[in-house]
Amino acid sequence: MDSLFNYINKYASTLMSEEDFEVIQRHFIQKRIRKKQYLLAEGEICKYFAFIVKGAMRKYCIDEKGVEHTVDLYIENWWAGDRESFVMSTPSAYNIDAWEDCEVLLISREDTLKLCQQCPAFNELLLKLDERNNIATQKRITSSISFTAEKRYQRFVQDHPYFVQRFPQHIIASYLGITKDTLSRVRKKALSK
Amino acid sequence: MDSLFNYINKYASTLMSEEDFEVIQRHFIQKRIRKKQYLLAEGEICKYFAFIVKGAMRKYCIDEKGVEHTVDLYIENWWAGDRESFVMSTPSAYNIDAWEDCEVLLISREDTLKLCQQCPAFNELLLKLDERNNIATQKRITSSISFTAEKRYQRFVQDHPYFVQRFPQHIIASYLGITKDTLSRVRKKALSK
DNA sequence: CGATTCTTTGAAAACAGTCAATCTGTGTGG
DNA sequence: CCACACAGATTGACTGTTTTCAAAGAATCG
Repeated sequence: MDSLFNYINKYASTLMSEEDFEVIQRHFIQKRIRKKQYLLAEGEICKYFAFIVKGAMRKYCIDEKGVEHTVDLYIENWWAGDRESFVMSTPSAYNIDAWEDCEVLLISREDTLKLCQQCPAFNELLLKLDERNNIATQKRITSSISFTAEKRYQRFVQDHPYFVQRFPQHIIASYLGITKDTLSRVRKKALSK
Repeated sequence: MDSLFNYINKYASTLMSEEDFEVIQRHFIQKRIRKKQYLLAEGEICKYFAFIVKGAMRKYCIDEKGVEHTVDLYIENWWAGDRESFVMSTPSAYNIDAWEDCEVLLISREDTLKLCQQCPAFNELLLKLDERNNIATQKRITSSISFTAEKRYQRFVQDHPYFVQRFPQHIIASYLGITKDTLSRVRKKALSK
């Protein structure tokens, strides 16, 4: 739980009371998810959002040809889940599985709403989180419509070195919207410069 | 102002009091922006977010070759602005200009935060807004990494027919991350089916 | 009508995807 | 310690898609 509290204190402007800590703690469920196991499978409803205490996960969808497309990557101190399914209680189009053994803290939609009411610091946290998320996805969209594969990879390495260390190239290629073969060639070209 | 209040009532779960209306109203600035004029120019800090009462705007950036990349399109009942610049007070990488004559309601960052404190309905509105935004951008990313130009355009027409009516093809092409030439050919191919 | 903006088209070039084979490193069990 | 399987990375030859550039056709507006 500690890492969640550190995280909240980092993002909220006012420090939380002991009481707040207690309330928040009660609404989260601790869980371990082993490598290759699922937090969410396509077709399921995303009942919980997961705060990642330890480990790495990825979100992906599968197209009609059976090809996986990595939509998001997550490591410690990030939130994993499908917002659409979580909020609207609709079947998810995504899979989220553990790339490394994970420790996560789960919270349900109802508890999220309750905590927002009861605890201003938590409400503030969610606002900031969405803010950050919006900023990040905006950048990713800009990158994907503006740049070639080569530049997208350059930027990715710059902006997310921690992902480069922890996920294999074919996953990163998929995240960037290119094939593993193309990424391999892009890297080779970059080396020779 | 009416359209803003309708909008808020639509998204907030609790109806607002007369008092709330007053408070909110005081924090917005009415403005007209004529076609081709800027709400935000690259390098400026985004001082205001704009709720669009009437008209259409677009957000774009310009790459080193001078090519414009349309990052977002906005029409009535949407919010236009650069979140990153707005929140962090950093120079924006984007331009936002009016594609049609616009009437907008502007609000500053400070007033946004104030209103969140003072008025729960407004706070709730922002949460839902970000939620919606996150869901929409997630879909756009999935689309851009998973689909070919042709499918992206199909989906776009399906999901955003109102944009197709109000923006020319070369803007939509840019939004989809393809050239106007390619979009023209994609459309031709689709017709012949 | 003239000016501007938008769209279409053709041909060549650049770019990215596909598929299959090979190479690399890692870890497991005999 | 070796043999093997397994997951990942690289490469070549080929195919297909998208861009580029320039030119020509609509459409719109004052």
